[in-house]
Amino acid sequence: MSLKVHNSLTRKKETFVPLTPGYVGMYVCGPTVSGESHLGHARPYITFDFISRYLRHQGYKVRYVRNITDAGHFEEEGREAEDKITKKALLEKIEPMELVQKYTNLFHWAMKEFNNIEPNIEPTATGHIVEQVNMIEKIIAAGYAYVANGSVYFDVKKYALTHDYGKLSGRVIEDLLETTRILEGQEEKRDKADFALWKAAPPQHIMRWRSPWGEGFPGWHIECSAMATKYLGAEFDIHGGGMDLMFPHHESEIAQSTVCNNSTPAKYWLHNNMITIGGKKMGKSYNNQIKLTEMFSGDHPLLTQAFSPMTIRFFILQTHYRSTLDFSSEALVAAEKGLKRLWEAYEFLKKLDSKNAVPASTNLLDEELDKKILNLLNELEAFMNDDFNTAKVLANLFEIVPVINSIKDGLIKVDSIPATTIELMKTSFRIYLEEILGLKNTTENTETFNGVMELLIDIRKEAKGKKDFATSDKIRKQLAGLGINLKDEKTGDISWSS
RNA sequence: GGUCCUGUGGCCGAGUGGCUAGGCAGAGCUCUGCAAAAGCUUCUACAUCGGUUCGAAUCCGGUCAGGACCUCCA
Repeated sequence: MSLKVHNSLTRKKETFVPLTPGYVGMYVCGPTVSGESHLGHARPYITFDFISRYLRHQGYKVRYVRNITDAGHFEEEGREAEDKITKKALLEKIEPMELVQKYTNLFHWAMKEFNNIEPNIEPTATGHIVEQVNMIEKIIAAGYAYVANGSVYFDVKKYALTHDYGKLSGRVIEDLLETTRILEGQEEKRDKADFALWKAAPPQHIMRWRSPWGEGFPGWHIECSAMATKYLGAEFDIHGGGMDLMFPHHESEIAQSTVCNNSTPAKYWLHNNMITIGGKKMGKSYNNQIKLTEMFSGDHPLLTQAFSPMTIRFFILQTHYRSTLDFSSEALVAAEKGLKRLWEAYEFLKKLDSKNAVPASTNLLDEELDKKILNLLNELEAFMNDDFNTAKVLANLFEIVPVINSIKDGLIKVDSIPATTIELMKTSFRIYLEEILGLKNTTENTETFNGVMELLIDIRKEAKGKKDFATSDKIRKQLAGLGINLKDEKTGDISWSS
């Protein structure tokens, strides 16, 4: 069974064949660290995290490159040469690099909270000015860029004569050239469709670098092309990012790299869809973002409570990555409850001892149930191979939850399922939930704490045995006040969760 | 205006020709000192109008509604 991915370039699902057998080079557009990440930003990084996890699980050696945009591109291209980062730094009265550091740290913290594995290389735009300048020089030499007043622009019209500018985003070049939209400061450009490779910095601009064309700063698209080329080569396997980056960002990347390297940079272009809120994209345009810090703290008018990073991760995993996902506090609450149920079943499954089960007595075996479980588990890989259908993976795992809970309650005897199947359940849950989907237990308790809990549970058990319900209820009630819930299991055991 | 996408039950969402998606919420039952869980059963679907087909949520066309991109955007 082979992996199929939806390639935005062809708008089709294609069998994934890496350029070099066994190796995958993947570039994902990272954040612009001029401000705090919001919920919408969580999606691509979680998406490409489980994609990289799955590729590794399939045995590929993955080099995952994700940049940090710390050079800042134009607030609105064509107007004043205004750098997002410089502007914000002035506002916060700090050094631009201080600002960049602050938000980079915050971003890294959030990624860790989401249990995202760090990329193998996380290059910064400011650290690759030389590479960008070199690339721009190559493009000028090839005749596809021109200099105007210390800025350099890519000549889209010329490129389009011999190349398909718009092949990724489905843009029609004639429409782009004929667009009627008028922006100020466009006089330098020969055509409205042209985009900046290098922008001359006005005197007050703080972030500036020397270049053959004078002091300035790089255009937005060139950094990704330069860094992807440097670390993954002229051609690599996967380029990822949000759908909103398809045009102009990725389209322009293709043009730049094609001119420089004589090849289309990435073989497969993968794009995640947006998180919406009330049906509208969460983002700057609607000013409807909810910051990740607000999500985690619950400190936002639209939130009825705080949501843990794992709840958000699970919420995102429940939807296919190419579908929009509509946010609401209600939907998050549902995700939180679902995850809790799934995870508690998994925790019990982990502890389940199948070794003592008698495997031989076939008359005890529930063959139908066994078959059902095996079938559900076997489908998991096919789902992931079908363009990473995490929603279906979770649905199947959920179907096994009642089986696990029934074993827990003694409604299904452990030995009615072959020990091999139990073991397979254990490994499958571990591999899919933890290794591939990247979910983890949110509360890590210390041994001391667990010991204290055990003691309390013992005391409560004794009290219950003596029908001293006053004591047993007191323990349960006070723990509940601390956010710890005790549950009397059917087997007589007492379990707890926080 | 151009290009493209979507419309599934109270909510979030899988699903592209015939088979219960799943989660959350609701109802009933069981278990239970109480509680919480859990198990079992169950109610609300496929925007709309036509067409193709033995058969359509799924394919085709019209209509309506929403959205994305075209400007920074994950």
